[in-house]
Amino acid sequence: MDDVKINTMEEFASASGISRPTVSKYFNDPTSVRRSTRERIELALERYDYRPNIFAINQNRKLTKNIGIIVPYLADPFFAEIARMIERRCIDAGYWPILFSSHGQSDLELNALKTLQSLKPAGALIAPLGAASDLDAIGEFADRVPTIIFDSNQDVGQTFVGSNNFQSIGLIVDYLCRTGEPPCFFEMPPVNPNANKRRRAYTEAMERLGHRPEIVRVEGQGWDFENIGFTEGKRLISERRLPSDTVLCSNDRIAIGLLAAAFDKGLRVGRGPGCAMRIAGHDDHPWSRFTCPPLTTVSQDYSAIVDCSVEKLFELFETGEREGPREVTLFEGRLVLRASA
Amino acid sequence: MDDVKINTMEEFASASGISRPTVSKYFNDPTSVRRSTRERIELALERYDYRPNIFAINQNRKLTKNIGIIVPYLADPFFAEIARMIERRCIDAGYWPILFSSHGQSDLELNALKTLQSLKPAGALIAPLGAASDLDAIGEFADRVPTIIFDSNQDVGQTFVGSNNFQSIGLIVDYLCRTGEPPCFFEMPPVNPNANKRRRAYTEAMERLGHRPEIVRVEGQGWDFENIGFTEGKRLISERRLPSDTVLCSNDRIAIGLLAAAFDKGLRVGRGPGCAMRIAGHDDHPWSRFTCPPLTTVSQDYSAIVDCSVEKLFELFETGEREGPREVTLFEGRLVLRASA
DNA sequence: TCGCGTAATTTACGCGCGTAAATTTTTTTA
DNA sequence: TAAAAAAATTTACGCGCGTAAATTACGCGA
Repeated sequence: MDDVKINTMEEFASASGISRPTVSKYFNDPTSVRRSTRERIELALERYDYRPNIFAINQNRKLTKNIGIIVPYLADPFFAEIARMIERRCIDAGYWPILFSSHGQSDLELNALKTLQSLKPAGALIAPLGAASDLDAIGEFADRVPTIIFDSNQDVGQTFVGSNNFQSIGLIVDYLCRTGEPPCFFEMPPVNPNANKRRRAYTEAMERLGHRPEIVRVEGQGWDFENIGFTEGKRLISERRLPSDTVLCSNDRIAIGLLAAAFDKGLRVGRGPGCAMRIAGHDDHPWSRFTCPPLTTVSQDYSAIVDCSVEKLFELFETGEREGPREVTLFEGRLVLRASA
Repeated sequence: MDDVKINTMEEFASASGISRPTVSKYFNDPTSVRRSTRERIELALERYDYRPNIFAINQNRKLTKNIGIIVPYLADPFFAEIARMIERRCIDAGYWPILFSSHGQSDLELNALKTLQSLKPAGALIAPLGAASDLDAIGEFADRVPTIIFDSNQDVGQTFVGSNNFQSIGLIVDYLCRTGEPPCFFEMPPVNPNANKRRRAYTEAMERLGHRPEIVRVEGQGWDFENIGFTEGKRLISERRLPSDTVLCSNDRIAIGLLAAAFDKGLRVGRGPGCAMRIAGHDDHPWSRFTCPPLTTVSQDYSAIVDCSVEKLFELFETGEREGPREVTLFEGRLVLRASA
């Protein structure tokens, strides 16, 4: 690699013996120039390690290669994992992912939205906070920028990709009823539509099977789920207010807190003899394999959700379609049997 | 808010009755204009919701307000939490944090470095991958951009902020020896200097106390620590190859895997009677409170590390100093006693 | 060899803003 | 109230690249 510092495309063009507009074409799409030209440019690229100035590029393009990703809570491994997979897909497709986390706060979500907008993104993938979201703001954003909403099905945007809570909750309620005492339902704070959907799915499934639904409402709010499962769980166990010894938690993080609470209270969890209660979750979080006992749960199909979201976004780019009814794609959960229930 | 769409600073300036250069000054530093002027601008800002074009701004500034943050593995709650705190600090100080995760892969780290460089950042906070890092690349980067290295003390950059592994490991080795059988040491894969430092710190502490150090080496590599702790743990327990019933793990994520392995093998973990083994970790990960039993560990001082890193970076901005010896700041750990050991 | 279509070049303009210099206006100080 | 200082304005240029239009060079088949 030469020591000569190449700073502008002008310099790089003359160093490689190609005109600047052609070099510019190359960077926009390497296949758009003749093969011999491409090779000459790539040869020069190895020698000089030049990179076009991102700001100058994006200033002049009406549309950038930026793709915004907004997740509600990055400290949640579920979203960390999803974000990681989406980033990979975008990079591989030649786009530039930019990750924002709302950290559970609506002002940060709004801020991410505005910042993103000024980045003139080609598209965005947004998992809304949910109840705390400014839906109008997200809606306006989605009107201007091709946007896929995922995970939390707020009624905004033209495309949603997520899980079929009714199917997945039905699956695990069936299983729990079939193998022991019908479960009660340990709610998560109503931060998003998934919370409500799962509760209703539970109720329907129980009634379908001829059991009385029992819902345990919860005091805490926010995204600190393990802590809510833990503190509320301890209280409920102490006061013997759990309506059933089988508890289906609205998500795995609640379940992890509840497992800790049961341990704290000396209750053995599992489905064998000598176990005082069964605990099940929902999501198949990355940690669920490593709880004690390992958590029985329903998996969300991470890669299907990611693949589909990204593909739908790319479709939006090509068709440019913004009309028609709202499109909703739901993936089914899969029962993950482990030792906790 | 008016419906008139303001797209350029020129338009905004004439709409607010101020000249464009003055408006530009305002956006660079609101306190640099007369108060009455500031108020007029802010009034107009409310009416028109104008935001300067980021790309145009950054193209012309020799230095931007961007601050790059590179962490090795965002799915690790430790780094997710650190990143969250750093982002907050930067935003509050009027900077624009941009988060990259290397996802455990050196090519991604290199890519983040290059991308970041083309963003002309004012500074960067980097937690290197460690052994897999391209140290020359990080070094060259740090020569050009004010850079703080944190968490993983590679010998690059002029400033490092992290934990004092010798103090913290010493602390917990002391405790474990004082209260029961001296611990063996369950290594993490040698992904970074912390791995080696902690091993050596363990050896020193044991020898100081007159015990024979016993190190359990591990097959796995990469950042999938829970899984390594789990699979290796199961194997070691089955083959009765653990040199001691007290195990100090190189970090909490390993310990979480080992806890699961012990559970799987029917061993009760804790310090009470009837317990077959004690397990301790290091870091006080966000989940460690919720394991069964809750994990005894040494905390890293998250907020001290974050505060110090960000402050040192801002100092670098002001002094512009790049000379002198490498500066290393280490924070001490604190013993966190829970039930597992 | 000619003629054609494709690819590359030349030329030129504009994006939205930072910023410098010179000038004018406003505020502060004496 | 005048002079000095501070702030705002006017004017003008440049950042590095996208991109359009017109022109020229190239590759290929018959």
